[in-house]
Amino acid sequence: MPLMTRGPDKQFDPDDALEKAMQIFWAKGYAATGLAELQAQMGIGRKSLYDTFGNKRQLFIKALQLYSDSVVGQIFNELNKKGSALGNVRRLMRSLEEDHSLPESMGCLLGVSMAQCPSDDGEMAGILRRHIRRVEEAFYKAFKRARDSGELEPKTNIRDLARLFMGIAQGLALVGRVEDAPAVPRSIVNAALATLKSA
Amino acid sequence: MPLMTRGPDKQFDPDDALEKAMQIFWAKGYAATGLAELQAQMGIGRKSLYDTFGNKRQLFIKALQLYSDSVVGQIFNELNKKGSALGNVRRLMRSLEEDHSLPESMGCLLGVSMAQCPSDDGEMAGILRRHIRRVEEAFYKAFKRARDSGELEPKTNIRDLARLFMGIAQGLALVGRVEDAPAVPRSIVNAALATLKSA
DNA sequence: TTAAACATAGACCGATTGGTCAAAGAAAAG
DNA sequence: CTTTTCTTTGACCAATCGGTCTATGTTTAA
Repeated sequence: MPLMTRGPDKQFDPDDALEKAMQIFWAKGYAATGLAELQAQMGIGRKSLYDTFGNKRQLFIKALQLYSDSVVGQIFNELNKKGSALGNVRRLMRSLEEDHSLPESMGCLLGVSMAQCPSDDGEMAGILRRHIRRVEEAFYKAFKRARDSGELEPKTNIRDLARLFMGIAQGLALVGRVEDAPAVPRSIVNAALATLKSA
Repeated sequence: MPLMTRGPDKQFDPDDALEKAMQIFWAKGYAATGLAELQAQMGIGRKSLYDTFGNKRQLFIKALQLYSDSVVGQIFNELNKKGSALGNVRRLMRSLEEDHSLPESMGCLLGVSMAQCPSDDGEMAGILRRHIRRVEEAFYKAFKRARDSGELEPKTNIRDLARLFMGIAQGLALVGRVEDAPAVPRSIVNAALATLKSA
């Protein structure tokens, strides 16, 4: 008969460690990030890392999901506020502009991962596609509400519009990673929002 | 007195080899590409690679410049054709849509490199920024011609518009790398072009 | 106290990394 | 021919890669 005992608790918080790992992957990308740096910044030993997260790739995937959930959550919150739906979109885009205007901006982790995803990794590609769809869907609902309330013309193709804004957000994040001056992100958002005025 | 003689010519074409290297960097990214794969696909020995291109990073930078020159050249050609400037923009965007709708689309080498550029590599960041500016400038000239010829309203902020289209092109390429269905690129370009109809 | 079940630190592994070097071969000038 | 200059091949290097494993706690239930 097996004895049922419990060993000691972990000396670190797995959520904190995952958050740290996410930061490193975000800044340097998957391939350029080594396990030595990961365990240093996460502050845990290698065995703990593998026992807790599996391996490097699984750790990365968990970081992707954490980031996606967090970002999509923020976008949904912003776009579901009461009042003008277009106002929410405008506020969200200005907020993205601000984020990606900072000199230390690293773009979007999901976006930079799209650029690095191996073509043969279906699971990873699936996570990236799911993120794209979730962002698109958040914009879609906002634009639908805007159209229903008369803020957009009835004939507006809001599916196309939602995908455009998702694409703009990704382009904005990508460009902001390399462009330190705030003028370019500012222009992009200016022109994107000008699109909505015509309705 | 030194004898002036010449040794044998190279047995490979440096331009062809650079083209091959560009393809690999494009598909896999800088960090994930190894020298073994590079010399295999380029079909040259390691010493030849280093004598001709310096090292991995310099080879990558030369690939970036080759790609940027090629892409910017194509964009300029398309946008400088006679006739309607907006028509040229429309044709270019549809062409980009088509490229990035292919399942095997790898996006834009400069775009994926923006996602991978180390934050401390100023030279590389400079090349990426220069590419951004060149694409922006191509759109700017096209939109300026459109505004001058009455295709766009006189009050249109064509600097903002040019930057938006540059950003959309980058977002489109990024999304197309991961999204295999043509619906999303199609929507993005549809909505982007719908922007121009209102003028 | 003892034993089972856990976590920790860090040595260790083969494989691969980017990069170098020496030896051999080929072309052209004398 | 020889000699000089260039190229090519492939062995070789230290360092690092991702990943495993052993040894040493440490905690808790019996």
